Amino acid sequence: MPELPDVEGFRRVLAKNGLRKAIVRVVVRDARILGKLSARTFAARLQGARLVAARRHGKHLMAKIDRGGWLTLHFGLTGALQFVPASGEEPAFTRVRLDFAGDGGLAYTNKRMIGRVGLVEDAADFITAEGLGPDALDKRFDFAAFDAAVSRSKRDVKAVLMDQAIMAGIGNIYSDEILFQARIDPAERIDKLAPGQRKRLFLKARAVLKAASAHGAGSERFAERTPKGSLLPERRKGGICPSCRSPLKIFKLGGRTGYCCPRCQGC
DNA sequence: CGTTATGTTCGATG
DNA sequence: GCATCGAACATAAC
Repeated sequence: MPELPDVEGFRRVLAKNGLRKAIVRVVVRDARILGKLSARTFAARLQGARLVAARRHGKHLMAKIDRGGWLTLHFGLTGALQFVPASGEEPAFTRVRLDFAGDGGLAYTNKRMIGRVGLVEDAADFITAEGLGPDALDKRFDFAAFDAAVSRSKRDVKAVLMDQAIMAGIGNIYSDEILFQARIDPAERIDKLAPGQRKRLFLKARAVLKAASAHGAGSERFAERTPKGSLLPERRKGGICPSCRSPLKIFKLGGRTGYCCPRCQGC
């Protein structure tokens, strides 16, 4: 599920339900999600502490700990964060849970174990260490900066969009939507695009991510009530172009399966 | 049983 | 050095 709009939804969950409450219990159901970090160290750092700020960068979510440092959450392919009321049942595939004083808790779930929960001292250092470029919705990252970063690359546009070092937050699903909205062939080399096309690509990336984030839900939820003309609901076997009704083409690029409209995108 | 999956990384290869 | 490709990670769902 989790690309930028999904993680933005999780950030809201955290901001709404997880801030300024004392953490009375830290449950680690599967320590593998912590990587090398031990469950004991992790729990000790959070037990009795409070989360005081929630920040998202690309597909990463970070929560500032009042005693210092940050809790980091990465969702991989199947991760999610949800609030669990005090009386509520723990969701399936919960790997880590933080319980708050008298008021439920937050459950980090992850069906497949691809994803990470961790602790870092500094948020900016973490972003650097992860090799992340600017967040795709960061207003300071404008077209000029994007163009400078990509115009000399020879890679295909889809790979560039998904490159977290150039711009953080876009994955396989949203790259398809963005390329469809921009009417660009995913396999086209980015340096072969006319400057106007690159600009359109950048603006559509912004627009698609912004609209999806505003729905406050993940790409799955988004797919149920996407704006008219979205590729997303048709992104399946047998799907047709929402614009010209042509059967969508299914292709492979860099090991990922993508969808595009041969007629509208010339793919 | 085989196939596929929203992310990332690593090694081999061109 | 750069880019591409496949495999790996771990697991459920179709």
